[in-house]
Amino acid sequence: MEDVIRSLGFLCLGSRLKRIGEQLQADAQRLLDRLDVPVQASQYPLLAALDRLGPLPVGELAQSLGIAQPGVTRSVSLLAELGLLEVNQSNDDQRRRIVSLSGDGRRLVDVAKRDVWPRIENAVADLCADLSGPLLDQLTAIEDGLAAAPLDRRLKEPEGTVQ
Amino acid sequence: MEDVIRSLGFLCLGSRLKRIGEQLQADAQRLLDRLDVPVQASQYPLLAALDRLGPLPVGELAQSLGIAQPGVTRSVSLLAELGLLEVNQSNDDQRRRIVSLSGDGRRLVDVAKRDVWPRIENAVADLCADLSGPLLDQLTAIEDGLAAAPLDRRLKEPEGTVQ
DNA sequence: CACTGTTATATACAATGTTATTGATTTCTG
DNA sequence: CAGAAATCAATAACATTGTATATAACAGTG
Repeated sequence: MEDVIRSLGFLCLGSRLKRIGEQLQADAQRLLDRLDVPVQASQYPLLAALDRLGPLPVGELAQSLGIAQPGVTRSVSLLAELGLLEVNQSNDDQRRRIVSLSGDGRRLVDVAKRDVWPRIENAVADLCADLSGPLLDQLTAIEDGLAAAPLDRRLKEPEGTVQ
Repeated sequence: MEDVIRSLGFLCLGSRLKRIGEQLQADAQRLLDRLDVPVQASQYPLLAALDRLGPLPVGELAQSLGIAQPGVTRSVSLLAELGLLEVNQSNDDQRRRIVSLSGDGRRLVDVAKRDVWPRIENAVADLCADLSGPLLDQLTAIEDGLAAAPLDRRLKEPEGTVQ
Protein backbone atom coordinates (compact mmCIF):
# COMPACT_ATOMS: atom_id res chain seq x y z
CA MET A 1 0.00 0.00 0.00
CA GLU A 2 1.47 3.30 -1.14
CA ASP A 3 2.32 5.79 1.57
CA VAL A 4 0.66 8.88 0.16
CA ILE A 5 2.27 11.37 2.51
CA ARG A 6 5.65 10.09 1.52
CA SER A 7 4.81 10.10 -2.16
CA LEU A 8 3.61 13.66 -2.13
CA GLY A 9 7.04 14.94 -1.19
CA PHE A 10 7.32 18.61 -0.33
CA LEU A 11 3.58 19.11 -0.60
CA CYS A 12 2.98 17.20 2.62
CA LEU A 13 6.29 17.84 4.33
CA GLY A 14 4.50 19.29 7.33
CA SER A 15 2.30 16.26 7.84
CA ARG A 16 5.25 14.01 7.41
CA LEU A 17 7.50 15.79 9.89
CA LYS A 18 4.70 15.79 12.40
CA ARG A 19 4.08 12.11 11.89
CA ILE A 20 7.75 11.21 12.28
CA GLY A 21 8.01 13.43 15.33
CA GLU A 22 5.04 11.77 16.95
CA GLN A 23 6.45 8.36 16.31
CA LEU A 24 9.81 9.33 17.78
CA GLN A 25 8.09 10.70 20.85
CA ALA A 26 5.98 7.58 21.24
CA ASP A 27 9.10 5.46 20.93
CA ALA A 28 10.90 7.59 23.48
CA GLN A 29 7.92 7.27 25.78
CA ARG A 30 8.04 3.50 25.54
CA LEU A 31 11.71 3.68 26.33
CA LEU A 32 11.06 5.83 29.38
CA ASP A 33 8.35 3.46 30.55
CA ARG A 34 11.03 0.81 30.92
CA LEU A 35 13.27 2.93 33.09
CA ASP A 36 10.90 3.87 35.94
CA VAL A 37 10.75 7.62 35.62
CA PRO A 38 7.62 9.30 36.84
CA VAL A 39 6.81 11.87 34.16
CA GLN A 40 5.76 11.82 30.54
CA ALA A 41 8.36 12.22 27.85
CA SER A 42 6.64 15.37 26.68
CA GLN A 43 7.37 17.09 30.01
CA TYR A 44 11.13 16.69 29.86
CA PRO A 45 11.82 19.59 27.53
CA LEU A 46 10.25 21.89 30.10
CA LEU A 47 12.40 20.44 32.86
CA ALA A 48 15.45 20.67 30.63
CA ALA A 49 14.71 24.30 29.88
CA LEU A 50 14.60 25.15 33.58
CA ASP A 51 17.77 23.16 34.08
CA ARG A 52 19.58 25.02 31.34
CA LEU A 53 18.21 28.50 31.84
CA GLY A 54 17.29 28.64 35.52
CA PRO A 55 13.97 29.96 36.91
CA LEU A 56 11.80 31.57 34.26
CA PRO A 57 8.36 33.17 34.03
CA VAL A 58 5.71 31.24 32.10
CA GLY A 59 5.94 33.32 28.96
CA GLU A 60 9.69 33.05 28.57
CA LEU A 61 9.47 29.34 29.22
CA ALA A 62 6.98 29.08 26.37
CA GLN A 63 9.28 31.05 24.14
CA SER A 64 12.32 28.98 24.96
CA LEU A 65 10.37 25.82 24.18
CA GLY A 66 8.76 27.18 21.05
CA ILE A 67 5.24 26.27 22.15
CA ALA A 68 2.17 28.36 22.98
CA GLN A 69 1.79 29.80 26.43
CA PRO A 70 -1.33 27.86 27.47
CA GLY A 71 0.62 24.66 26.94
CA VAL A 72 3.23 25.80 29.40
CA THR A 73 0.61 26.88 31.93
CA ARG A 74 -0.88 23.40 31.77
CA SER A 75 2.40 21.53 32.03
CA VAL A 76 3.58 23.72 34.86
CA SER A 77 0.37 23.11 36.80
CA LEU A 78 0.81 19.40 36.33
CA LEU A 79 4.46 19.28 37.31
CA ALA A 80 3.89 21.60 40.27
CA GLU A 81 1.11 19.24 41.38
CA LEU A 82 3.67 16.43 41.28
CA GLY A 83 5.99 18.49 43.43
CA LEU A 84 8.65 18.83 40.77
CA LEU A 85 8.27 22.56 40.23
CA GLU A 86 7.81 25.61 42.38
CA VAL A 87 5.88 28.64 41.21
CA ASN A 88 6.41 32.02 42.82
CA GLN A 89 4.95 35.39 42.22
CA SER A 90 7.55 37.81 40.95
CA ASN A 91 8.32 40.57 43.44
CA ASP A 92 8.45 43.43 41.02
CA ASP A 93 5.55 42.35 38.80
CA GLN A 94 2.60 40.56 40.36
CA ARG A 95 1.47 39.26 36.98
CA ARG A 96 4.55 37.16 36.43
CA ARG A 97 4.83 33.71 37.90
CA ILE A 98 8.38 32.50 38.11
CA VAL A 99 8.76 28.76 37.60
CA SER A 100 11.69 26.88 39.07
CA LEU A 101 12.71 23.31 39.83
CA SER A 102 11.90 22.11 43.34
CA GLY A 103 14.29 19.88 45.28
CA ASP A 104 12.56 16.81 43.87
CA GLY A 105 12.59 18.31 40.40
CA ARG A 106 16.29 19.06 40.70
CA ARG A 107 16.98 15.48 41.73
CA LEU A 108 14.85 14.07 38.92
CA VAL A 109 16.64 16.18 36.35
CA ASP A 110 20.03 15.17 37.69
CA VAL A 111 19.14 11.49 37.46
CA ALA A 112 17.68 11.94 34.00
CA LYS A 113 20.74 13.81 32.80
CA ARG A 114 23.01 11.09 34.07
CA ASP A 115 21.04 7.94 33.29
CA VAL A 116 18.19 8.56 30.89
CA TRP A 117 18.81 11.35 28.45
CA PRO A 118 22.15 10.01 27.23
CA ARG A 119 20.50 6.74 26.29
CA ILE A 120 17.73 8.39 24.35
CA GLU A 121 20.19 10.66 22.65
CA ASN A 122 22.33 7.68 21.72
CA ALA A 123 19.36 5.77 20.38
CA VAL A 124 18.23 8.66 18.22
CA ALA A 125 21.77 9.38 17.08
CA ASP A 126 22.06 5.73 16.12
CA LEU A 127 18.87 6.04 14.13
CA CYS A 128 20.27 9.05 12.31
CA ALA A 129 23.81 7.77 12.05
CA ASP A 130 24.12 7.16 8.34
CA LEU A 131 21.95 9.92 6.98
CA SER A 132 23.09 11.85 4.01
CA GLY A 133 21.69 13.50 0.95
CA PRO A 134 18.55 15.58 0.44
CA LEU A 135 16.13 16.10 3.28
CA LEU A 136 13.37 13.91 1.90
CA ASP A 137 15.77 11.02 1.51
CA GLN A 138 16.93 11.48 5.07
CA LEU A 139 13.34 11.44 6.28
CA THR A 140 12.70 8.26 4.35
CA ALA A 141 15.76 6.74 5.95
CA ILE A 142 14.47 7.72 9.39
CA GLU A 143 11.06 6.23 8.72
CA ASP A 144 12.57 3.03 7.40
CA GLY A 145 15.01 2.92 10.28
CA LEU A 146 12.26 3.31 12.85
CA ALA A 147 10.25 0.59 11.17
CA ALA A 148 13.25 -1.73 11.14
CA ALA A 149 14.30 -1.11 14.73
CA PRO A 150 12.38 1.23 17.04
CA LEU A 151 14.28 3.36 19.51
CA ASP A 152 14.07 0.88 22.34
CA ARG A 153 15.93 -1.64 20.22
CA ARG A 154 18.71 0.88 19.83
CA LEU A 155 19.43 1.31 23.51
CA LYS A 156 23.10 1.21 24.32
CA GLU A 157 23.84 0.59 27.96
CA PRO A 158 26.05 3.39 29.22
CA GLU A 159 28.60 2.46 31.89
CA GLY A 160 27.62 3.18 35.46
CA THR A 161 23.96 2.47 34.80
CA VAL A 162 21.28 2.43 37.47
CA GLN A 163 19.65 -0.70 36.17
CA MET B 1 16.21 33.59 24.36
CA GLU B 2 17.79 30.18 23.79
CA ASP B 3 15.71 27.67 21.89
CA VAL B 4 16.02 24.68 24.19
CA ILE B 5 14.57 22.13 21.79
CA ARG B 6 17.09 23.13 19.22
CA SER B 7 19.95 23.10 21.69
CA LEU B 8 19.17 19.61 22.90
CA GLY B 9 19.82 18.12 19.49
CA PHE B 10 18.97 14.48 19.00
CA LEU B 11 17.47 14.22 22.47
CA CYS B 12 14.44 16.25 21.40
CA LEU B 13 14.40 15.44 17.72
CA GLY B 14 10.81 14.21 17.97
CA SER B 15 9.57 17.41 19.56
CA ARG B 16 11.44 19.42 17.02
CA LEU B 17 10.13 17.58 13.98
CA LYS B 18 6.62 17.86 15.34
CA ARG B 19 7.04 21.54 15.96
CA ILE B 20 8.40 22.23 12.49
CA GLY B 21 5.64 20.12 10.96
CA GLU B 22 2.98 22.04 12.81
CA GLN B 23 4.42 25.32 11.73
CA LEU B 24 4.54 24.21 8.12
CA GLN B 25 0.93 23.08 8.33
CA ALA B 26 -0.14 26.34 9.92
CA ASP B 27 1.68 28.26 7.21
CA ALA B 28 0.06 26.15 4.52
CA GLN B 29 -3.32 26.76 6.14
CA ARG B 30 -2.78 30.51 6.02
CA LEU B 31 -1.81 30.15 2.42
CA LEU B 32 -4.99 28.22 1.67
CA ASP B 33 -7.07 30.80 3.48
CA ARG B 34 -5.95 33.34 0.89
CA LEU B 35 -7.03 31.24 -2.06
CA ASP B 36 -10.70 30.56 -1.31
CA VAL B 37 -10.74 26.82 -0.94
CA PRO B 38 -13.41 25.38 1.28
CA VAL B 39 -11.62 22.68 3.29
CA GLN B 40 -8.94 22.59 5.94
CA ALA B 41 -5.36 21.91 4.94
CA SER B 42 -5.44 18.80 7.08
CA GLN B 43 -8.08 17.20 4.85
CA TYR B 44 -6.10 17.43 1.63
CA PRO B 45 -3.95 14.38 2.18
CA LEU B 46 -7.11 12.29 2.32
CA LEU B 47 -8.39 13.81 -0.91
CA ALA B 48 -4.99 13.34 -2.50
CA ALA B 49 -4.95 9.69 -1.46
CA LEU B 50 -8.30 9.07 -3.17
CA ASP B 51 -7.07 10.95 -6.20
CA ARG B 52 -3.92 8.88 -6.43
CA LEU B 53 -5.26 5.50 -5.46
CA GLY B 54 -8.91 5.64 -6.46
CA PRO B 55 -11.83 4.52 -4.25
CA LEU B 56 -10.67 2.83 -1.08
CA PRO B 57 -12.23 1.30 2.01
CA VAL B 58 -11.73 3.17 5.27
CA GLY B 59 -9.03 0.87 6.58
CA GLU B 60 -6.84 1.05 3.53
CA LEU B 61 -7.27 4.81 3.44
CA ALA B 62 -6.00 4.95 7.01
CA GLN B 63 -3.06 2.78 6.09
CA SER B 64 -2.12 4.83 3.06
CA LEU B 65 -2.20 8.00 5.16
CA GLY B 66 -0.36 6.53 8.10
CA ILE B 67 -3.01 7.51 10.63
CA ALA B 68 -5.39 5.51 12.80
CA GLN B 69 -8.72 4.32 11.44
CA PRO B 70 -10.98 6.44 13.71
CA GLY B 71 -9.31 9.55 12.37
CA VAL B 72 -10.21 8.54 8.85
CA THR B 73 -13.77 7.72 9.84
CA ARG B 74 -14.12 11.20 11.27
CA SER B 75 -12.60 13.01 8.30
CA VAL B 76 -14.64 10.97 5.87
CA SER B 77 -17.85 11.83 7.71
CA LEU B 78 -16.94 15.49 7.57
CA LEU B 79 -16.04 15.54 3.90
CA ALA B 80 -19.06 13.44 2.96
CA GLU B 81 -21.19 15.95 4.86
CA LEU B 82 -19.68 18.66 2.68
CA GLY B 83 -20.60 16.65 -0.39
CA LEU B 84 -17.02 16.04 -1.44
CA LEU B 85 -16.99 12.30 -0.84
CA GLU B 86 -19.30 9.39 -1.47
CA VAL B 87 -19.40 6.34 0.71
CA ASN B 88 -20.77 3.07 -0.61
CA GLN B 89 -21.14 -0.35 0.85
CA SER B 90 -18.89 -2.85 -0.86
CA ASN B 91 -20.78 -5.46 -2.85
CA ASP B 92 -18.75 -8.46 -1.88
CA ASP B 93 -18.21 -7.52 1.77
CA GLN B 94 -20.94 -5.69 3.62
CA ARG B 95 -18.54 -4.58 6.33
CA ARG B 96 -16.42 -2.49 4.02
CA ARG B 97 -17.37 1.05 3.16
CA ILE B 98 -15.74 2.24 -0.01
CA VAL B 99 -14.87 5.93 -0.02
CA SER B 100 -14.62 7.82 -3.30
CA LEU B 101 -14.55 11.39 -4.56
CA SER B 102 -17.95 12.80 -5.52
CA GLY B 103 -18.35 15.06 -8.54
CA ASP B 104 -17.73 18.11 -6.38
CA GLY B 105 -14.80 16.39 -4.73
CA ARG B 106 -13.34 15.50 -8.10
CA ARG B 107 -13.67 19.11 -9.24
CA LEU B 108 -12.11 20.42 -6.04
CA VAL B 109 -9.17 18.10 -6.37
CA ASP B 110 -8.67 19.03 -9.99
CA VAL B 111 -8.62 22.72 -9.14
CA ALA B 112 -6.30 22.12 -6.22
CA LYS B 113 -3.95 20.04 -8.34
CA ARG B 114 -3.81 22.72 -10.97
CA ASP B 115 -3.80 25.89 -8.91
CA VAL B 116 -3.07 25.26 -5.27
CA TRP B 117 -0.85 22.29 -4.64
CA PRO B 118 1.87 23.37 -7.06
CA ARG B 119 2.15 26.66 -5.25
CA ILE B 120 2.47 25.05 -1.87
CA GLU B 121 4.92 22.56 -3.22
CA ASN B 122 6.96 25.35 -4.77
CA ALA B 123 6.92 27.35 -1.58
CA VAL B 124 8.11 24.40 0.49
CA ALA B 125 10.68 23.43 -2.12
CA ASP B 126 11.92 27.01 -2.06
CA LEU B 127 12.21 26.79 1.70
CA CYS B 128 14.24 23.61 1.37
CA ALA B 129 16.17 24.64 -1.68
CA ASP B 130 19.66 25.06 -0.30
CA LEU B 131 19.67 22.36 2.30
CA SER B 132 22.71 20.24 2.73
CA GLY B 133 24.67 18.54 5.43
CA PRO B 134 23.55 16.70 8.54
CA LEU B 135 19.88 16.45 9.39
CA LEU B 136 20.02 18.77 12.40
CA ASP B 137 21.65 21.46 10.32
CA GLN B 138 18.98 21.08 7.68
CA LEU B 139 16.27 21.41 10.31
CA THR B 140 17.92 24.54 11.63
CA ALA B 141 17.98 25.93 8.13
CA ILE B 142 14.27 25.18 7.74
CA GLU B 143 13.42 26.86 11.03
CA ASP B 144 15.51 29.88 10.18
CA GLY B 145 14.03 29.98 6.69
CA LEU B 146 10.49 29.87 8.01
CA ALA B 147 11.26 32.63 10.47
CA ALA B 148 12.80 34.76 7.75
CA ALA B 149 10.03 34.25 5.20
CA PRO B 150 6.95 32.14 5.95
CA LEU B 151 5.46 30.02 3.19
CA ASP B 152 3.03 32.64 2.00
CA ARG B 153 5.93 34.94 1.27
CA ARG B 154 7.42 32.25 -0.92
CA LEU B 155 4.45 31.96 -3.26
CA LYS B 156 5.47 31.92 -6.86
CA GLU B 157 2.65 32.69 -9.24
CA PRO B 158 2.32 29.83 -11.71
CA GLU B 159 1.23 30.79 -15.19
CA GLY B 160 -2.45 30.35 -15.92
CA THR B 161 -3.44 31.23 -12.39
CA VAL B 162 -7.03 31.61 -11.21
CA GLN B 163 -6.36 34.75 -9.27
C1' DC C 1 -5.31 59.90 40.02
C1' DA C 2 -8.80 58.15 36.50
C1' DC C 3 -8.38 56.29 31.71
C1' DT C 4 -6.34 53.84 28.04
C1' DG C 5 -3.54 50.55 26.31
C1' DT C 6 -0.36 46.76 27.00
C1' DT C 7 1.39 42.64 29.08
C1' DA C 8 1.26 38.10 31.72
C1' DT C 9 -1.31 34.37 32.72
C1' DA C 10 -5.46 31.45 32.99
C1' DT C 11 -9.53 29.53 31.00
C1' DA C 12 -12.69 27.94 27.36
C1' DC C 13 -13.13 25.79 23.24
C1' DA C 14 -12.00 23.46 18.92
C1' DA C 15 -9.16 20.39 16.14
C1' DT C 16 -7.03 16.15 15.74
C1' DG C 17 -5.01 12.03 17.15
C1' DT C 18 -4.89 7.69 19.94
C1' DT C 19 -6.53 3.33 22.24
C1' DA C 20 -10.26 0.45 23.64
C1' DT C 21 -14.63 -1.25 22.78
C1' DT C 22 -18.72 -2.66 20.21
C1' DG C 23 -21.60 -4.43 16.43
C1' DA C 24 -21.96 -6.46 12.21
C1' DT C 25 -19.99 -9.58 8.73
C1' DT C 26 -17.15 -12.77 7.01
C1' DT C 27 -14.15 -16.77 7.27
C1' DC C 28 -12.40 -20.75 9.17
C1' DT C 29 -12.92 -25.31 11.26
C1' DG C 30 -14.65 -29.41 13.06
C1' DC D 1 -23.68 -26.33 8.60
C1' DA D 2 -22.96 -24.54 13.55
C1' DG D 3 -19.96 -22.19 16.30
C1' DA D 4 -15.50 -19.91 17.01
C1' DA D 5 -12.32 -16.63 15.44
C1' DA D 6 -11.03 -12.86 12.71
C1' DT D 7 -11.94 -8.54 10.28
C1' DC D 8 -14.02 -3.93 9.25
C1' DA D 9 -15.75 0.20 10.69
C1' DA D 10 -18.17 3.17 14.18
C1' DT D 11 -18.27 4.95 18.62
C1' DA D 12 -16.63 6.22 23.11
C1' DA D 13 -13.35 7.94 26.08
C1' DC D 14 -9.33 10.31 26.52
C1' DA D 15 -5.04 13.16 25.55
C1' DT D 16 -2.64 16.83 23.49
C1' DT D 17 -2.06 21.21 21.59
C1' DG D 18 -3.41 25.33 19.38
C1' DT D 19 -6.42 29.80 19.00
C1' DA D 20 -9.34 33.02 21.07
C1' DT D 21 -10.78 35.23 24.98
C1' DA D 22 -11.09 36.75 29.80
C1' DT D 23 -8.83 38.51 33.87
C1' DA D 24 -5.61 40.76 36.48
C1' DA D 25 -1.67 43.79 36.91
C1' DC D 26 1.22 47.25 35.17
C1' DA D 27 2.48 51.63 32.54
C1' DG D 28 1.85 55.82 30.38
C1' DT D 29 -0.96 60.16 29.77
C1' DG D 30 -3.97 63.92 30.40
